[in-house]
Amino acid sequence: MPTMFAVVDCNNFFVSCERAFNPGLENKPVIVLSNNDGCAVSRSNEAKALGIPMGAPLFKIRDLVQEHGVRVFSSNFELYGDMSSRIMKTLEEFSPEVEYYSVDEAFIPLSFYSADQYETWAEKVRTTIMQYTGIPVSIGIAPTRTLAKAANEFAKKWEICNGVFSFAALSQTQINYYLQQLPVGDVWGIGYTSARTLQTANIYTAYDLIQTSELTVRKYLKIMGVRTRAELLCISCAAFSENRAPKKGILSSRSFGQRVTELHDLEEAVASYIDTACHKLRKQHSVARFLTVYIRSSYYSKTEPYYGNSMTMALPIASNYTPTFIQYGLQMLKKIFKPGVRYAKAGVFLSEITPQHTIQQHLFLQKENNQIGVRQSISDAVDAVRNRYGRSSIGFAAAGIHKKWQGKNEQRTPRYTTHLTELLTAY
DNA sequence: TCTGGGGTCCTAGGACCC
DNA sequence: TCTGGGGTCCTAGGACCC
Repeated sequence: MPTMFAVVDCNNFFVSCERAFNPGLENKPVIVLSNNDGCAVSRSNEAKALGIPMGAPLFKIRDLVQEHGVRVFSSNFELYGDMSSRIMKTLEEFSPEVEYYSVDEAFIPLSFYSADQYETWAEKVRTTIMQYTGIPVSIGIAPTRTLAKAANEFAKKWEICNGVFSFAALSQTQINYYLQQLPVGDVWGIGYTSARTLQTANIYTAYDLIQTSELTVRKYLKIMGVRTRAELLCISCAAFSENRAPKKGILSSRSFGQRVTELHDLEEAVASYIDTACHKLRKQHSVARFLTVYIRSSYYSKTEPYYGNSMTMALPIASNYTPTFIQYGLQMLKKIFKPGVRYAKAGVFLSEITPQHTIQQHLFLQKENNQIGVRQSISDAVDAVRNRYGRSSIGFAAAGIHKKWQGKNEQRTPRYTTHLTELLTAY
């Protein structure tokens, strides 16, 4: 049984990845944009200090960007993903057990003998990750994951902490002192809506929350709030879902670079997203039985009426064979397509996902049953070619070639670590 | 004109059953 | 046609996370 949890969190992760390959960006305001160059999703401390909020649309912060010479990058997820796996591998050198929580964050259960060992350990983790990858991380340590996340907030906020903050040696009374300084909305698991609700009940800080009775908390926040409260009281109850467990639903969707009006272009996009989703499905050795397709116009337009629609279909036999999904997907698309709409986004969702080896054959579709083996071979071949020669080396005709609907990605840096032709050059 | 993508978990309410 | 409690299962939608 672990007595403590550490949470290791990369600082301003996407920005730090860009900085790792371009030291000229140090001490400068830098932001990384979301897909389609839409919003700021990662900000350097200097950019935060300028008042650029998380998720701010680029067009709304243009003036700030120009005035202060903020460096702006498109997202380079291939680079970030690769840096992430390097960091996770480094963590594995420090612990047999690593819970991968997100691309830039992991929990590690710990049980050392004395409280001061935790901070020494964390210090070593920090310097090693910096040495191996160039990415700065913050580490919070506490008896529960929720408190570890809180400790991490302090590690980031207070420079004197040097990136590490631990509740390990503190009593609940001492911990409470810190919880008084943590706004309730900054507690892990309490978002904007819940924080607003709690404020109407005069609950403003994490400390206020634990001073409130369990029954009252249950009234406002239901079971999740009760668990969060317990975690703040050092009672561990957030069971961690299994590491790298297979996904229960797989979503692939993108906003278009420009509005799309033609059915043909939507068909290409949907086929292309299905391709992506099925590839993920095969990668985790699963099959799916349900396919959802959706299309929509812009949420934000003041001049056009909103149109969005979706449709879901059950396949006769669960599958992971791309052409089958494309066939059904395009059928559904035709039914929900409405002419005259300027579409901003489309997406597909695979659900009722089960392990590949449990495919339930269809009682009456003997022909379908017989094809399962053949399709598997075709899929294997396609995936093998892509693994070797890259994603775009081979594709489905239905997904198109020119893809004029594709999103903007104008300021992307090279994929330094995953493409031989894009290696960093030193002069 | 320009506003991301990909997940998880929980709840309320409806359909259905006896 | 009305009366009633008690249960399961499914789905849509909301809240949250990064």
